Amino acid sequence: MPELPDVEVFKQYLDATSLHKEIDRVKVHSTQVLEGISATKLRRRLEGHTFESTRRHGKYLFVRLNDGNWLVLHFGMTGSLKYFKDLDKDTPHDRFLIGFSNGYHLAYDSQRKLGKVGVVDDVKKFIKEKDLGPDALDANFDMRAFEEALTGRTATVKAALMNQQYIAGIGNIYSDEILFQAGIRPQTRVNRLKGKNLERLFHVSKEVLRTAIDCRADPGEFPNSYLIPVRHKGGSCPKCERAICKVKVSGRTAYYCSHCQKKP
DNA sequence: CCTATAGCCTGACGGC
DNA sequence: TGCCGTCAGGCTATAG
Repeated sequence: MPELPDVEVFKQYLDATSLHKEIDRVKVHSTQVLEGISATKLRRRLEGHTFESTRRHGKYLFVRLNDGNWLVLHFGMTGSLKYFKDLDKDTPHDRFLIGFSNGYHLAYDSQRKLGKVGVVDDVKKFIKEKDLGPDALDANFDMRAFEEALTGRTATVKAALMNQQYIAGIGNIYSDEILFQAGIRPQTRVNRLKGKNLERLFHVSKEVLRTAIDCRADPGEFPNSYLIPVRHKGGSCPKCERAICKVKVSGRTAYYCSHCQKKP
């Protein structure tokens, strides 16, 4: 689930629940999710501190501590945050649990353990080391930057949109939605897209991601014209009602409408 | 330089 | 019912 819109919603959730509260207990249930830090060190970095603010870049969430360091959260393919009071609730995969002095907890859930948790002192440096491209919703990420990110690529447009080094934040699900709304098939090579199509793709990308955030990344709230709610076997196109096609594109499962999305 | 692919993990689902 | 293969919304290392 966790692509840019989902992570943005997690950010808003963390902002609304977990800022300015003293952290008095940290438990690491799975060290596999830790990156560049031991459980002991992570505990030491957090206990006695507070979260002050958050930032997001692509699919990464950064939480600033009152000592200036940042907790980094990445959610992998299955991950989420949950704030709650009573333990032994329904968070069977909480790999990492924060206890606040008010008696509440924040659980970092990562069922498949493909997420990552760490602490860094410099977000910019982290982004550079990970070689992440510009955030897809950054105001500075304009048409010019979009063209620059994709120009000369021979990859499929789906793979290019999903490549975090080119653009940060778009994953398998939202690339399908963007391409559906843009009327472009996922197999199309990026270098075949010119002028108008590229511009359309750019605007649609922004639009889809913003809309998803407005809908709290909940497919149940998405507009009727969206692919995601019917993106499964047996789904039919919200525009023409024909059956949705499922294919592998650049190693990932892609869904599209063969009638509404033009052949490359 | 580039793109494509296997593997990391766990759990849900469908077919036999 | 039970077992087994397949697949899942991410990323990385490695091969071509």
